[in-house]
Amino acid sequence: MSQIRVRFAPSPTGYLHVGGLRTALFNWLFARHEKGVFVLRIEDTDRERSTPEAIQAILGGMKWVGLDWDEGPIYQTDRLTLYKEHAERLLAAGKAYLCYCTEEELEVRRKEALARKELPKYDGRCRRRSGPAPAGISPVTRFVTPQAGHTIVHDLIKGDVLFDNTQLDDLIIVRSNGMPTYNFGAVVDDAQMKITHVIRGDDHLNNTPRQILLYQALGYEPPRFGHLSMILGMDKVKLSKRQGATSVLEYQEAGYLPEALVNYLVRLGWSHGDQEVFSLQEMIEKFSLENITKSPAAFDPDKLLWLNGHYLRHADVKRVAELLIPFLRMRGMLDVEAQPDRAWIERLVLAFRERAQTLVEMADKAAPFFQESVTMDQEAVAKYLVAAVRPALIKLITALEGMSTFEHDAIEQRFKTVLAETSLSMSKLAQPVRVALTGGTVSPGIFDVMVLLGRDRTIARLKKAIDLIR
RNA sequence: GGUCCCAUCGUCUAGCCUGGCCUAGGACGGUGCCCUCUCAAGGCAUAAACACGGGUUCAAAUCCCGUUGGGACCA
Repeated sequence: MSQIRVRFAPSPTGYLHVGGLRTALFNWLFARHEKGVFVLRIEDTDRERSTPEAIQAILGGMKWVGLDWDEGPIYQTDRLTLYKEHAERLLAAGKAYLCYCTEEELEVRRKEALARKELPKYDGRCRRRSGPAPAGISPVTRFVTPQAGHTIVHDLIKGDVLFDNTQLDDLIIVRSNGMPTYNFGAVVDDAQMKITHVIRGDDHLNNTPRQILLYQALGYEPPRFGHLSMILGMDKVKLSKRQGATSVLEYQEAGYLPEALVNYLVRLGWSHGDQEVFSLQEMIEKFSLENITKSPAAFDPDKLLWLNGHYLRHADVKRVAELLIPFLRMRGMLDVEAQPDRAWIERLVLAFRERAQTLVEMADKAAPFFQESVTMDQEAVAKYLVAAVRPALIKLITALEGMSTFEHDAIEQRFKTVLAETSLSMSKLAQPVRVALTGGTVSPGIFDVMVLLGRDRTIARLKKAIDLIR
């Protein structure tokens, strides 16, 4: 077989959502696996609802996760003459006709048909029309759909699906404003672009017999089709805004790593045995259409979170530090102007990456390390900053004051000496110190906390804590 | 309403095509234990599913039919 060509063809009428991204991902993986070509086409013929912002969101979202395209973006609005030529070809061949029926007329007839318990499809009136065209009406163009036989879709995922042609009516291919309809534009473009495999959401499965008929009328060989089941929300209905972010770039803002989102999405409807974690390379190697599931999948934010935590822990520390910086700046924790101390931020990442599932969570948890003085959790103060630990805290301060370098192991040594001298257990002293240094009872290892804070801030906070002991 | 798609733990899924290896496997989440300076991370263990009803067969999660439920498209 000749080279595989696939495309992702979103309408820029809203942000790129996770369902769309998964479709793009599967197309991309298939293309890369087969050493084929991945085309990006923007279906922007709905001029009222298409926006430049949405186009940017689509391109930005795909770039963020690393789905690069080989051709495009190709905009349908740049190709209007192409659709016009094809429509005229069908018109000239008697395979399409102009229809002057108005919306109102169609609505009336639809209701009548329903009342007679018939299919409310277009009755084909203008197909038989003769005589001069009615004045003052800009017509739509309709495709002459066969009214007998059936059309079979050999779907790569769903298997053979049979449609009765009598169910189909003469669909509109060009609107009265001259714009091609979805079905027509997609067919003309896929044929022109020599797309070999159309992999898309199964919301288009019902459109497919019409499209096949159009390919045939136009004299083109139809591509192979594969229809992906939808992604649902946890409540099993269509994924919506209520169930958390649905826009791809919102995940970036929420502190997710692109590889986590992609890894999560690839497992929604596809599997490779028991494997859960895949690098992009592994996905490309192992991807195949046969392993795509037919049933719809619910989007589980918890599993995504777990994967994100996994990638946060395993990603290169330098990279995570770079990614974290904007989040720190956004919170005013880092001066926007100043050059951050990267070595220090990397230490911070090392201390927190096992304790955070997103960059946002990491930034929030790191807050005590950016403040001059911490806000104390009063309950923790009452419980841990008690008279009994006062002598130990004083000893600790003295011990730390004598240090010229301030590193983990050396601090630990001095800390243990204090424990020995005061016969306190590790936890008896560590918790009060933790409260003194961070304001709360939860933090990274206590010596890491001290290193991050530095000697002076550590001592200052310990002194302040002693003043709080009553 | 019509057409089409789908149906394994709460969720993602393996197994289904090519029946027996399935007392149904893995992962997220849950629970318990271990580790431990707190919290995590990590390790170990555990509860949890073949929608239902008929067939076919020596044998069905796996094949066939129906029912029910969910979804999509069209209106």
